[in-house]
Amino acid sequence: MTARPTLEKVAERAGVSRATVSRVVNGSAHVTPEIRAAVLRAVEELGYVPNLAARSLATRRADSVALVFSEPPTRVFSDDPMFPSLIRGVSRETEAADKHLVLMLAGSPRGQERVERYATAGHLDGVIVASMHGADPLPAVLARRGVPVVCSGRSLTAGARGAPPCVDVENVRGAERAVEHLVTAGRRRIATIAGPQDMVAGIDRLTGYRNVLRGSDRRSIVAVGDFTRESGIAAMRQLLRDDPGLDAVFAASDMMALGALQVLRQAGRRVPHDVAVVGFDDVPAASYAEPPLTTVRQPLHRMGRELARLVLTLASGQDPGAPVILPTELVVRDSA
Amino acid sequence: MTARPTLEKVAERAGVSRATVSRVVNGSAHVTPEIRAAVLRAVEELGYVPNLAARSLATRRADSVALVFSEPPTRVFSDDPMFPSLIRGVSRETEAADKHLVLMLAGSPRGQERVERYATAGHLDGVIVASMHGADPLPAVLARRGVPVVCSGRSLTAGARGAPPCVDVENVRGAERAVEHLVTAGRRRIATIAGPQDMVAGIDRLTGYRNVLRGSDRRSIVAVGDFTRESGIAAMRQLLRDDPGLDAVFAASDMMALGALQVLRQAGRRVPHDVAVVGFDDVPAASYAEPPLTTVRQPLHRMGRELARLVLTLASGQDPGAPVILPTELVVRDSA
DNA sequence: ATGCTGTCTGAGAGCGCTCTCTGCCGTTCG
DNA sequence: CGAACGGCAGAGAGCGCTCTCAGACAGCAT
Repeated sequence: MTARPTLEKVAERAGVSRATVSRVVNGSAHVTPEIRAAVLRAVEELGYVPNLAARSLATRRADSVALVFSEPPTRVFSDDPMFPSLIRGVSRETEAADKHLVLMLAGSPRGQERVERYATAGHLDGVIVASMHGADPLPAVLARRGVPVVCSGRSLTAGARGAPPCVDVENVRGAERAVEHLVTAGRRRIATIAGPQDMVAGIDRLTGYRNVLRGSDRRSIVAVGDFTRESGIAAMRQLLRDDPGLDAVFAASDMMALGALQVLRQAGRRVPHDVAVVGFDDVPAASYAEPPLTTVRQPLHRMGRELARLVLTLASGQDPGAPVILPTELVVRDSA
Repeated sequence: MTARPTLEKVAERAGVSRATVSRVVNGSAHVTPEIRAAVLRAVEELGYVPNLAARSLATRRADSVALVFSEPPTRVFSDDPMFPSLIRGVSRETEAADKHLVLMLAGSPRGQERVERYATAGHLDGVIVASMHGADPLPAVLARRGVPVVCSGRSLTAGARGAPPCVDVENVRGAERAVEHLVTAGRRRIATIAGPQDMVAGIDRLTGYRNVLRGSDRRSIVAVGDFTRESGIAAMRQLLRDDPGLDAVFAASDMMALGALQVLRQAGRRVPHDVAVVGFDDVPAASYAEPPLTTVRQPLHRMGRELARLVLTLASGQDPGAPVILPTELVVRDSA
């Protein structure tokens, strides 16, 4: 049962040498058609499947990449509805390249160390770090160890020489579009629920908001959240206290926007009549919120794909090229 | 940089043999304290990390398990908010056991084959198949190949000898609780949006509904969906047509319940005043629906953990024991 | 002293694969 | 017609680790 046939067996059966079988199996060059056919037949008959560990040992490649979530796992995997799409995108590319995808949750220091060890152990051709936190030390640590690393979201320390390549979205532009939409609709007192200011996405989206307001004659009204729904609730309450007359809110994440929606409803404000709300991310729940949420879409799936592509090129020793910046898109629904 | 130190180097440095270093590294038995210390020092100084491929080749273990989603990936990973929790649960156990988690999406035939090959290639100690579809051939195929497999959700063909062990939840009981809650509240015309009848969860939850109605003097009103929100919308419309006088709905999934909520709102029915709604799953969005959804909670995280535990015991050659059936719990919020 | 047990270490044979190197052949060129 | 060439198969040396086996040596009883 567990006695899988080896190259040796196949070679014997096909009446050739191990090396030849290896050539055929790896689809490589110059093998006479008849011999190739004989080998393939033997492979078929024996149900031969190469032992990956042995191959990996001999080639010093691993044929797999890791996707690590470098956040406290609770947060990432329950509250944040964006990761599934990202995973799917990554998975799609890795499968196309016939690589395997190892998932690692590295929220704790122990987790970090695990990732480090695993990568160092040569079981990984590359690592994708999906941590939105700019100050995360993991990418740098891995890079220093010689492991190909790419990041989702521009690192806070980007620009520094040797910073890992990354895939990011047009956060500033997206936020600008959202706020412009509000301005165009004639909203006068446009507040924002900003994201955490230690994350690039948080910073950039606030910048976008400020850019537009500066260009119009409106003043900014800011509360800061951490992208979660709970923080959105708290921030919205704060905003209502600070400026009861506000007529629009741009939330830097959909989850915060959803929280805001709830608070507004409880406060008796009609959305969008009294207060317009725009979110950011376009998570699935945005489309079936009440009212459906106008938001800025991030191409998560595509990000995942690019991330995978990037790490794969990097792993193959090629130049990853310039950072990939993906476009965002305003999706207008009913909330604004 | 890439020249990682080998056991050999460490042995040399510590002035012992390879075997001894191996013993120390693997924490195994009888090694004199001084020698152990010397080895550890050498390991430290050289920054030694064992090469997993080599170990795997020598031990014929892989130290990793796969979590495979055997559904068309689009559906699983965008619409279904339950998988993240499951993943987290699995991940937690595998990390605790110092195993690695490989994620595979096997929606397509090609994907299935990949999983099969990979498992057969000896790169996996075990496989967790998270397919809710009862008729999925993958578990059986793998089992026949001698790969330890566990399933989430009782297989439709369960009971058959040699069926892989599984982790399931009390679907029938959960559904009963939900409907009992509705009956107790004095609802007279209780409809259900059932799940797909080729999945155990779909079947069992409908059974639970029927059990309770049979016990009271109410007749059943059934529409069938496929657990998605869209299908919930369609089913709710159907139900409203079939019996405009209904005063309660039990949906076999939260996503369908969310869809139903939307339809009811559009139809001008107040929830829970005119129509009470109960869902199933307790996805994150349930708690912030409008109104917050009363639902039956599945212990997803725990399911993940149990799944991992099960596959790990199975992989270690031990008896997995009886199928694990996890309890469900009625979470009463505002919608019923 | 001798033999015995028992603990600890080293030697060495793999695990299954890849890949370089060498040798063989048939072809083409000087 | 012999030499040089080029395509193709085989031999064999690892890749880095584990693990069995046997040897060395200490401690104890005889």
